[in-house]
Amino acid sequence: MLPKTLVDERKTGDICKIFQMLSDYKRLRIVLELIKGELCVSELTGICGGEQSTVSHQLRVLRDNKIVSARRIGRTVKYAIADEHVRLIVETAICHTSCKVEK
Amino acid sequence: MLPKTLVDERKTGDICKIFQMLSDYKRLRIVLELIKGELCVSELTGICGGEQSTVSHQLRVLRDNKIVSARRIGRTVKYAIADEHVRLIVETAICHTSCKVEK
DNA sequence: TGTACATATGAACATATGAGCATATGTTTG
DNA sequence: CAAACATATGCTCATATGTTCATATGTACA
Repeated sequence: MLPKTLVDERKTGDICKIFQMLSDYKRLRIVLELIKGELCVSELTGICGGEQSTVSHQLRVLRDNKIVSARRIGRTVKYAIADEHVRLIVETAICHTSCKVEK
Repeated sequence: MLPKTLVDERKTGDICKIFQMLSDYKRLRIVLELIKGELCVSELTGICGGEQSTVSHQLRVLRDNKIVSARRIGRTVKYAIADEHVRLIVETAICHTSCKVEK
């Protein structure tokens, strides 16, 4: 349960930033795929669709915000989830919306 | 743990929408306050700052997306969290970012 | 070293988003 | 019913965001 005290401003900002990272559909798709396992740019592009540059741009945003990490292997770059909080938040979101009933 | 199967498109969209709702700082502040308990517009304005109309606009967005519910009591309108998934997601986010160490 | 492949980046553009002002609507009370 | 109060809404503006195209960078290998 949440404490009655105010969540401090800095922390609210941090959390907000995480939500912001997950608030774009394509970016969320990328994160969802990476939660399943490490993938390179071309694989992600194949799965998520769109231009390679678009995926790359999104990955940059995710990297800048420490959501994912990148490691080069030869000419490919493997991306992976870097922030375990994010993983947990996304998993929580997924596991707790499945019970929504279709009308 | 997340299943290896793809999360379906509709669900991804739903989750994305929730993250989108939480991705704005002021809106997140409002949600955080409402998680603590029901509040009316003027109370929220007092706590979160900014114009009354701005808060009202954000509440409208949250209402439209079923994140919060509103009930009129006389001339005031009390807002409350309507989506328990959202409550859980936010609480998860808060509880799991507290351990971040300051540099 | 030159060519092909994988990824990243810069720039331009279109669109989405949030803020605030002015004002409308709804509600109570004298 | 008029005035005061609480909230909602329409509109406009400034800014943020995401996409694409063109191209640069980095890497492997003949």
